[in-house]
Parts: sequence; structure tokens; C-alpha cells
Amino acid sequence: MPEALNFLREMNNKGLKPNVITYSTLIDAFCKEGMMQEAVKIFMDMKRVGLSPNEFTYTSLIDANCKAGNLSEALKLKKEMFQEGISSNIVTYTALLDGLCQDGRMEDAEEVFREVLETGISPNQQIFTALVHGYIKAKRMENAMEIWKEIKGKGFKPDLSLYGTIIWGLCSQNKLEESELVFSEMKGCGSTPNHFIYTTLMDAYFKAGKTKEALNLLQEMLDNGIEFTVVTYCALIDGLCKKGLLQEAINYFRRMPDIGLEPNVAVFTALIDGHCKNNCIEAAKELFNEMLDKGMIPDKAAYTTLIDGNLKHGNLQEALSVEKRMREMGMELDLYAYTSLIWGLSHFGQVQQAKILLDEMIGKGILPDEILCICLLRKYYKLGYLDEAFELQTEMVNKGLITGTCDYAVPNART
DNA sequence: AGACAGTATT
Repeated sequence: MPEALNFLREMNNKGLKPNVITYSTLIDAFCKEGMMQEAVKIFMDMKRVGLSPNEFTYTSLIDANCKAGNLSEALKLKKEMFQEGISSNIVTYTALLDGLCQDGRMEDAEEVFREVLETGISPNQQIFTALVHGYIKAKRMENAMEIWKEIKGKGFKPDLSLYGTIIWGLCSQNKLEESELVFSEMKGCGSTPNHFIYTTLMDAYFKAGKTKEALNLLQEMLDNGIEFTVVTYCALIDGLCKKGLLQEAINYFRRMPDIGLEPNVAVFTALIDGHCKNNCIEAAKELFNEMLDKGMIPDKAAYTTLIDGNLKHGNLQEALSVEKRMREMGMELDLYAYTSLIWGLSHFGQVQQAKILLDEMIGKGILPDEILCICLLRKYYKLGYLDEAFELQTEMVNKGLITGTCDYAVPNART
């Protein structure tokens, strides 16, 4: 798309001199559209016509590169910026720190944060939130809470993002009571939780088996006029299904269009799984077809759910045909799909086929967990393939998949 | 003119 450069030239011809702001705005727009090459072209053109990029220009490019996972390019730009004598500001640092956090490079992110302090820039909520989020993602909740306490010690009033991040972090660590305290404190301080926060907490309540609390929160959302999103419905439908409240889940699902929302693949998958696990495989298949009829493209999770549902209902052939369709769609099987299929095949006594899939997954660098390995081993023993079982057991021990201390020949109710 | 937060499958 060379239109942007033409556009700039046209502006010039009309005597409307594009300035640094014009160029920076265009660069940022192309970055946000994911058209990096185009953004870079404008960046180079800007330099060519003698305009100097400033902190805004660089920040847009650094942020876009971070979000695209090109950390090295982002760091290169930061260095270039420094060499050009343009100082980074809090927004530049936040973009870079967040990029490093998203990439799991916490030591580098901490280094960036130190640089902020050393430069004399006072950190604001956004950069604290980015850092807190990084720690949570790295499963270092203790560090996240230290920052949280530090912020509150400084007398900052946490904003919605920070409250939301902390609540999400505590939920992800199954620290529901603490999460609840922060949630109450938030409301007490006059902040109104948004749909992100309500959805996070409701989902956590459902996952912890606290159905009543989850439903109370749902009511609170309705009372406070909080917007429902597709994700809210997804968490709600999944939670209801897992509690066996299938009809309730269906009702919410069917009422989504009433408020202008259409179920996406994730919502269908939650409901399909719910039907499978509540003994309604036929209805699950109908839902899957309904999804196809709507022109939606099932993802790995959707296919895996249908495969697993069929296996658990004794339909091995149908499960294998779904697997075939999945592969024909050009999808690689993942840990979930392999686990389900290997379990199913061994359950039906097809241990050779299960072994083929096991080798295939290991070949791709996807490692089965110990439970799956033991499940397959026990089936070998049970079917009387003792030599093969022993061989497989040795192989699994050598690959570090099992510890090898159990007596797998002992029949087990689960196999 | 630029930065930070949530969901479904074994």
C-alpha cells in the first residue's frame, strides 16, 4: 500500500506541509493496523525529507514492535533514540517494559524499571500495572503483591486497571478470599468494577465450586447495569455446565442475541462440552453442526471437545472421523487432543494405535503427563502384552516421562 | 500524536 506516501506527497504539493505530528500519527495508525513495513517506509520517508522523529514517533514504533514480539527491534529503536539524543519518557518505558514482560523477560523488565527510577522519572500507575501484570504472568504473585503494597503505601489510589490486574492475579492463584477483600476494598473506595473484573471473579467462583457466590455476582452485575460481553457469557455458560445446570446454560446461550451478542466458537465449545459431560452427546453434535451452519470455523478446542465427547460416549469411530476432519483443516493436534485420543484408543484396547499417536506427539516435542503414560501402560499389561509393556515402560522411564517406581501390572479400576 | 487489565477444550 504505497498510498500513504502518495498522500504525503499530495499534501506537500498542495502546500500543506506534513510535519512531525502528521508523520507520527500516520506511523502510529499503520502500526496499529499491523502494517509494520508501511510504518517503517513512512519512518524512512520522514527522515529523508529532513524531519526528525521525536519521542512520540519512536514510542509508537517501539510499542508496535513489542506487541508483535520483535523485542530485538524494539531495543534497537530504543538505542537509536538514545543516540539521537531523544530521551525516553514514561510511555516509552511502559511500552518496552510491557513488551519484555509479555515475553517473559522479567529481569530485563526490572532493569527497565530501575532505569526509570535512576533517570528521575516518577513511575505512574500504568507502568506499575505493566510490572504487576508481568510478575503475575511469570507466576511471581509475591512480587506483584510487594508492588501493590508499595503503591498503596505511597498513598496512590489504585485505578481500575490496577485493581483488575490484582484481582485477576489473586484469582489465578486460587486466592479467592484475598481477591474478595480487594474487590470489596475497591467498591468501598468508590471505584465501580467493570465487566472485566466481574467476569474474572465470577469465573473464579465457578471454578472453585462456589456456585452461589458466582450467581450472586451475576445478580450484582445485573443490578448495577454492568455490560455483559461474549466472554461473560462464556464464563457463565461454562460454569453452569460444570455444575450440571445445563438447562440454565442453554437459556443464557439462547438469550444472547436478545442483547445483541452472538456466541463465538469459545461459547459454543463451552456449551458443547457441557452437553458431552452431561450425557447429551446427540445435542452436542447438533450444536457443533449449528456452529458450522453459521459459517463459523471450529478451532482446536472445539474439535477436541467433540472428539473427547465421542470417546467418552463409546463412539470411537466417530471420534476418529472428527480427528480426520481436524487434520484435514490443517490443524496440528496439541496436548489436549493427543491426551484425549490416546486415552480413548487405549480404553478401546487399540494400544498399537495409541502408541503411534504417543510417538507422534513426543516427536513434536509435546510430552504426555504421567497419568496418560500409566493409563496406556496398564492397558498393555491388562491385554497381556507383557514384553511390549516392559519395553514401553523402560522407554518411558528413559525419557523421564514416568518415575518407574509403580507396579503398573496391578489392575486398576480406571483402566 | 504514543503505554497497562479478563474468558472456553484433557
